[in-house]
Amino acid sequence: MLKRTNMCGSLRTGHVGQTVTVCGWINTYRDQGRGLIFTDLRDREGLCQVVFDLEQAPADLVGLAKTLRREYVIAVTGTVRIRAGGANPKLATGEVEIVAEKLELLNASEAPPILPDDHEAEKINEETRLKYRYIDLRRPRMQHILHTRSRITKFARDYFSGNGFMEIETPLLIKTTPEGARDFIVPARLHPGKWYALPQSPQLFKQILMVAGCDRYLQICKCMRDEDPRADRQAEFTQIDLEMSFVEREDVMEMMTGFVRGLWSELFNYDIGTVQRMTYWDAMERYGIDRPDTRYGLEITDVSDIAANTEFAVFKDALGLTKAGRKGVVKAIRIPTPNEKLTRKVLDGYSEFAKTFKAGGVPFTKLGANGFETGVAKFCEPVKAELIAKLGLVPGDIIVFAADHYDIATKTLGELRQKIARDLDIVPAGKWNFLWVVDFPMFDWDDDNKRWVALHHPFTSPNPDQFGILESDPGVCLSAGYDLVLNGSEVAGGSIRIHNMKVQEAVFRLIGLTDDDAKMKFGFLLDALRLGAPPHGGVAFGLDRLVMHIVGTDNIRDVIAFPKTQSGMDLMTEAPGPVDPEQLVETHVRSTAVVEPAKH
RNA sequence: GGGGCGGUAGCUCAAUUGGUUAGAGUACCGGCUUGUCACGCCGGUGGUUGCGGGUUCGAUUCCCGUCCGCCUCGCCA
Repeated sequence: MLKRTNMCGSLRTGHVGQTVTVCGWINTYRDQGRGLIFTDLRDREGLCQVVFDLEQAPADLVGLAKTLRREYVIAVTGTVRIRAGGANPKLATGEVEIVAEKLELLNASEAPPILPDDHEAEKINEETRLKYRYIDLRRPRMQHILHTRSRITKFARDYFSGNGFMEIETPLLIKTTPEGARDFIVPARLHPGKWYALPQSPQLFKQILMVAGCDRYLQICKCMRDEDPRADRQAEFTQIDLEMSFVEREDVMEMMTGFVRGLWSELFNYDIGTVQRMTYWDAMERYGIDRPDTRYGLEITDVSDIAANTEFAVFKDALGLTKAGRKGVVKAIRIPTPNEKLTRKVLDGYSEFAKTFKAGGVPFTKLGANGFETGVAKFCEPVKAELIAKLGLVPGDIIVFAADHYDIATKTLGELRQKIARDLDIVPAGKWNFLWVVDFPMFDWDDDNKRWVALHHPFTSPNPDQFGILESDPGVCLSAGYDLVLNGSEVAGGSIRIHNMKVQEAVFRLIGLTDDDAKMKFGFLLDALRLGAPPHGGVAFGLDRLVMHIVGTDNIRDVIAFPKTQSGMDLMTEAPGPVDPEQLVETHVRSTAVVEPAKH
């Protein structure tokens, strides 16, 4: 086999005159007849034109070249020269070409069902691309994403290793844990009727590693949660998982800020500046979401007090609501000019959008030169002065309201705010707004089951100044959790953990785990906390989402080499599939699924 | 589990009110072509209209069911 000396995509004018051997796939094939053939050869670094010229090469070489087709795998030895026919500015290697002297066909290819072409790929069904993933991954764009992902994990290892973090693997076959997402489960052959679970995260193991004196831990690990996927969510995903001993909240945030600062510097030569802080409640009030996108305004204002003085039944009814101890609210977004894109039809459509979040609709109006003009103008007119003062309105502004239970009104405007920004096209490109969200509540009230649930996870510590109210006022108690938000997306989340058994037991009690339950399910953790657990805390970065931001895609499948579809299938391998009945017997499993008999 | 959109040639799409032999581009195959680079020119092959059922003289088209893909609500400590 001809031995490669250079990568196709790396050749430049500096290589002119050199004899090189390149290997790769035939990207395109242009036969000019009578012994002049051009091919663009592709490897992971790019394309380079190879020319087979009768005047320069023996006839048998040209003869073999005649048989080449798309996606054939070849090795070529030849001399690099300035292109005789003029440069192609579309290629990085466009100034040069290789004049082939030796050609080795390494492998032919059947006619490929799809071609690895970035322009084509945007038009081809994702379903087809996923089935032939190995062809799709040959595309320059996909190679760029895989390479970028690799650079990110390498940077993470370098940065954290340089800061004293040790890479430690934790088990994949673990015990099922209550709370949280649905577990994937694995039958235990050696223990009939018992099951392992796949980890939703290495959370407990990394805490125990701190108890074990490892001080600083890093792992780039797969996590599995058996829940329905979304555009930015897969059942199987990757975390950059971290934990540190003898630290407080500030120490962890500083370390993690340093990581993203270094990463953005490395990848983009971009200074992320000072990362702002915002409390959870501030985020909810002003942005209606715990991961605000601060790249644009359109902040939310509570106008309940003003709405109470209107005669609008929708407002009045909402203000009379109560749920989980919270009164209903009326909130508003002021949309300044230019807002002409928000036509009557678009604004009416927002009510349909709002209904997906269980809101009745989103009333709106517009301030003209002489008062409110459309929509719910007549109800707003009597409180015009107050609205103008509170929202800072000027003529031309559109105001959109949500009136409902606190959580519904908040979420509706939080989501609508992002939609409006997209509709107005005011989301700035090329801007990286990092934000730490802190002071989360410890618990959320589950009205259906009448109990507290941990907002983050039940190992999150209250903030040091909050221990006093943990049990007396759990709904108010704030945690030592923190989320790193980038452009409205949570890229990392973590907390200082509970390292005191008594506190941990109190939290378990509050979320309705009896002492016996806690012992059975988390006994090993409680034991560990009793046996010399240092103060510790950590973070997990969502690697997939981080890569999505960095390469600029809104599809998580783009950043995973072998992703699954929305129904959890791998279209290439056709997993999941049936197993041999013998495997079921061995693992003591009997399926209750009704399987269609095979057709014949 | 709910809502929305989609599935026709290898790929991307078209097909009038339900009506003749389901078309086009591209890919592929054959021929021609010496500076192309989305090469060009000529010719050709290629169809379980996702699958199953129903209505009808006749279904890509209408109805029912089902499978698959995408977006989304719920869910995702």
